[in-house]
Amino acid sequence: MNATSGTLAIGALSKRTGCKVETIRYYERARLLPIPARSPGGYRLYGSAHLKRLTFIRRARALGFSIDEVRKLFKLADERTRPCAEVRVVAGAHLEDVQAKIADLRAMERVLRETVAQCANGRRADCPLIEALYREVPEQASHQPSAPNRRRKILKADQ
Amino acid sequence: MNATSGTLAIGALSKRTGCKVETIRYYERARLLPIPARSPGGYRLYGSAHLKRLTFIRRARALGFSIDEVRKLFKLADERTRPCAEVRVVAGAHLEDVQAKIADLRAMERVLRETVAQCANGRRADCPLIEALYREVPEQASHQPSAPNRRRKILKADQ
DNA sequence: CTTGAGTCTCTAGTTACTACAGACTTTACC
DNA sequence: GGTAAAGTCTGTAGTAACTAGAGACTCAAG
Repeated sequence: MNATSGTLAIGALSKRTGCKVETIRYYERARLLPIPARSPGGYRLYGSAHLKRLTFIRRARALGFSIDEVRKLFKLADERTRPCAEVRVVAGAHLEDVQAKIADLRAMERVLRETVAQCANGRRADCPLIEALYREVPEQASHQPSAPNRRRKILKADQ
Repeated sequence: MNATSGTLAIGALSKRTGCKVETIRYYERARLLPIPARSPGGYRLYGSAHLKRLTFIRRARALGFSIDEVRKLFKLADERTRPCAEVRVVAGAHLEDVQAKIADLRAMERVLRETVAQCANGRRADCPLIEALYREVPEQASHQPSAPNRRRKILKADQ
């Protein structure tokens, strides 16, 4: 639409960024994207600032930052005074999270692979995988979250 | 409570399995745990079958199986005819998912580590991490989900 | 018999979206 | 200019896997 000036309708912005229309509106509600101008008929009109900001969001999300972390990063990016150190803190914490998740997943992978392998050549009625699942839950508690860390909800039935 | 016979109140079952009381009730609503008997006053009373089943659930969840996959595994475990092969299919698909997640996370980790490292010794106002986030989103699309695979919601802002 | 811990149901919150329904706006074509 | 198709609007509700709270009730111990 509106080819004049740099304004984009939401669909065009969607195509440029690969971000779904509903998701863009969601980001607006979530206060990640600033409220755009509107056409006389009420359509959202985005400028290049929105494009840049949405690109940032997409990229950060692709790197696994949560919405809340993205908000933090924006704050740090917007106030242009010495962001580097503080950004490094946020990103460093996230990096540790990612590494912890990798470790967890690798442990899972190992158990799965071993059990599936035992399964593979078995032909009897008692499946080693099923048997394994019926065994006591390993405590595995001693795996201190690398920081006073609130996240990590995905992988663990922890606690 | 009720020390006679093998029955456990929900709190006792919770302690035995390390699964929160609310989660146990949630599993009942989700039809993962069979509906237990009740005391005259309406308290849930669990037997050893419930204990075993809940142990199974916890263990499978700890290995990253979804609730729905756990349901499938139960089905296969319950009908005791040649489960091994079919179980292997379910577990194998899950294993592939886990491996794909690991690959994604490792890619994230690499980018994060590199950028944070650049950050670390920087002292100027333009933070390399922030700059990196403002760059175009890499397409990275060509990463076919190893199966007609519906899951994989966590890591990607895919599509 | 009272007290306090345990349990009950029901509802709503979380995260990051996604998917409608039903109405309205814009654009494209004739 | 008129009409049809495509785009967009708001609002609500759904997803996964729990978690948290309110307010009422039960149970076991002293």
